[in-house]
Amino acid sequence: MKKYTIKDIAQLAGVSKGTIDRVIHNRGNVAKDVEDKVKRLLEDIDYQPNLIARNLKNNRIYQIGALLPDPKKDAYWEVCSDGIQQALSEFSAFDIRMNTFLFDPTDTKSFTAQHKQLLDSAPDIILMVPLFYKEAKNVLEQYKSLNIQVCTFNNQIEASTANFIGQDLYQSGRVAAKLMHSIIDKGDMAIIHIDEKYKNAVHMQEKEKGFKSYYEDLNGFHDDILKCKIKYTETEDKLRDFLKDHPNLTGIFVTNSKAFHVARLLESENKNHIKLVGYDLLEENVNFLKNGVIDFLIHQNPRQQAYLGLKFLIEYLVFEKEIPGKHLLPIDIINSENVKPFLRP
Amino acid sequence: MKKYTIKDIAQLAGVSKGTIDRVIHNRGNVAKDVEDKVKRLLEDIDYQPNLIARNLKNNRIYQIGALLPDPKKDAYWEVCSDGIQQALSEFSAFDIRMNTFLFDPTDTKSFTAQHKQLLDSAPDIILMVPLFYKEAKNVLEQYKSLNIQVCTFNNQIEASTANFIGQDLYQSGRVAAKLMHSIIDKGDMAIIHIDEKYKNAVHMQEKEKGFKSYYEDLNGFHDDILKCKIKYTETEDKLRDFLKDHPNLTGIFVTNSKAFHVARLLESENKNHIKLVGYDLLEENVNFLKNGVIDFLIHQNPRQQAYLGLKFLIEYLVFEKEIPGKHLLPIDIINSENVKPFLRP
DNA sequence: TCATAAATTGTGCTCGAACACAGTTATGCG
DNA sequence: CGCATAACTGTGTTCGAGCACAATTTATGA
Repeated sequence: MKKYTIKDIAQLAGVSKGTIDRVIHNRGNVAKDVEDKVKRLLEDIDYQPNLIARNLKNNRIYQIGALLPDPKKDAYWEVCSDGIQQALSEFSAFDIRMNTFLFDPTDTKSFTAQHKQLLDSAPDIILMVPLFYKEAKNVLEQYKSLNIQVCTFNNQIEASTANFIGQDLYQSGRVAAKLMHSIIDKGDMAIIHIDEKYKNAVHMQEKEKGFKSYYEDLNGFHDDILKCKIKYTETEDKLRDFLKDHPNLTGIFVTNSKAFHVARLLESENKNHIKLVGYDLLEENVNFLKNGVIDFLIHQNPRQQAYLGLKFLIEYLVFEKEIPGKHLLPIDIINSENVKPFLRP
Repeated sequence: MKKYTIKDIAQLAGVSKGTIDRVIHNRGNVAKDVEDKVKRLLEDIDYQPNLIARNLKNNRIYQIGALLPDPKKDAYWEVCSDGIQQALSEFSAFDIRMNTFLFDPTDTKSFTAQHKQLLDSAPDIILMVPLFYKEAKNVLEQYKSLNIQVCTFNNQIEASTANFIGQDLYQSGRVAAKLMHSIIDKGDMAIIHIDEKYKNAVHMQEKEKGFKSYYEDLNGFHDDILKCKIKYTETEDKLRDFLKDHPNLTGIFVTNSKAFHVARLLESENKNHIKLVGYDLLEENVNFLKNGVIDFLIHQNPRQQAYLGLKFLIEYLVFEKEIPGKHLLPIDIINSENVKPFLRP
């Protein structure tokens, strides 16, 4: 109940607070028997240091570096800054300085260049989106050897990579399939990968696997699950051809945020019977969601991802809390009626 | 950039820190011209007090009172304590003591009795679920006259009631309708109110209105939207009769957490063609969601409601942040594939 | 044995805000 | 003018942890 201070403990142990301090921080210069006694005492009363006092004394300026995709190049990343702002405002009692470095999500060179800039800013800790597998792996190793803690989000480089915030992509593929199946239960299904300028191959494959696994687990589905890979530059023509080739198509699952491309075509060709499920609340997607061309969107919540990542980092710096190795966000299902509160405030 | 301290300001103004302090806290005993000068200075440099130092000095024990429904009487409330624990752990640096008083959600007398106990515990601030309209209104007024800040969640007493966290119930009715409409587009719909032992009439009516409004906005829906009120004690018989009377029924919307009652009947009577949408992730509901009898559940997220309410209160106490007058949570759509991360950890 | 080094322990100041109290200047009034 | 009182201003301590340095005790060696 009562909160013990170092002074209390000093009195209980019959030594001075300096000695208690030395024991707590293992700074040596303490007689063996005294050290043991104090350590036992600390255990017994479950001593918790007053973090308020500690922070006042330390009175540090925490430098946080961020390596994020430029939202000007891909609107998906726009909301990240909201999440970052929220985390900063929650911890405004502490002196936390952010240095944000934006890289071009279509350009690995920009990534490494910005990374170098980030390193020069001497951050205590780093928040980043490891968009490019090879480059990010390098960068992460570099941080590790420099003993700088990193928190990543959105893209998981490897299953083992620590401190990751994101979604279970396989499961989100299953969610998409379940949604699709609940709104249409016959006809062929198509999984469409619209290539982004940057490779998100792992992302899309996981979603595809999840989607397929749902239908495989099902009994009594005997139509086809088709697959279609389209280059970003030739989207419209290829799509049109694909639709022509598969007249029995009733559902399309787009594995990234580009569902609006498909929606545009479905609308112009009046193929209202084809159901469409995609990802992410980009303005264009939301418009097609509202007018009914897109049926469901899965929300990956980059805002919350950035918010949580930064929050974990700050709590690590300020309160020495552990950063959870892997934090999976729930998979939000969005339709035209519940979309509003998920959009930017 | 630089953070100014009271000492800095004292130096800048050519007075002592005592005077700065008096100006900041309007404690008087300051010459008019000096006061003006210091106030202008504070404005100019946008002085923000160091909240860490303030809290260390004040060194207060904050007493928070909670007036919540007993989860033993209704499992819906079980997850609230998780949310409360999370908020407490986030603010473990401060000395925050919770006194929780549980009332029987079927008994208004228990509510007022626990409220009296709560008052005796001399709380600085209060978190509560104002389950009963009349009684809660009284209680809220009492707190107001005692100048104790309150944060309510789950039930909004009146549109004007300040400091409320919950969902837009009308909109959640619309979400249910949209879901229903996307999985079945012909046949009659039924809105079923299963009376709880405590009256949640306003809740259920709002959801009903929202549900209906969706179908009214629709063109080309010409089947019926039926309505059925059932007393908790006679659920099964009444339901069976209702189903017999309406053979054209294809969708049922249950306006509270009791969808499992309907699911049980649908399963035993093998009426798999009737779609079912309900509320809340009770274990029984989730089981029916997983085996496909319930198609969608809407998650009201009591855990997050309690978490946010407590967080707002603590930030008010500790950092003097304003409590947002009304905070609406997003309406989560749950199916069998995305349910897992929403359940208790 | 005693000077000196080494090991151990204690003291006191700091961080920034809050507040009590001491100290200083101004004002009023006989 | 003098003195009391009011009006105002400055100083010093506190909160708890952290750390530098002073003080003390113990060990070592000639």
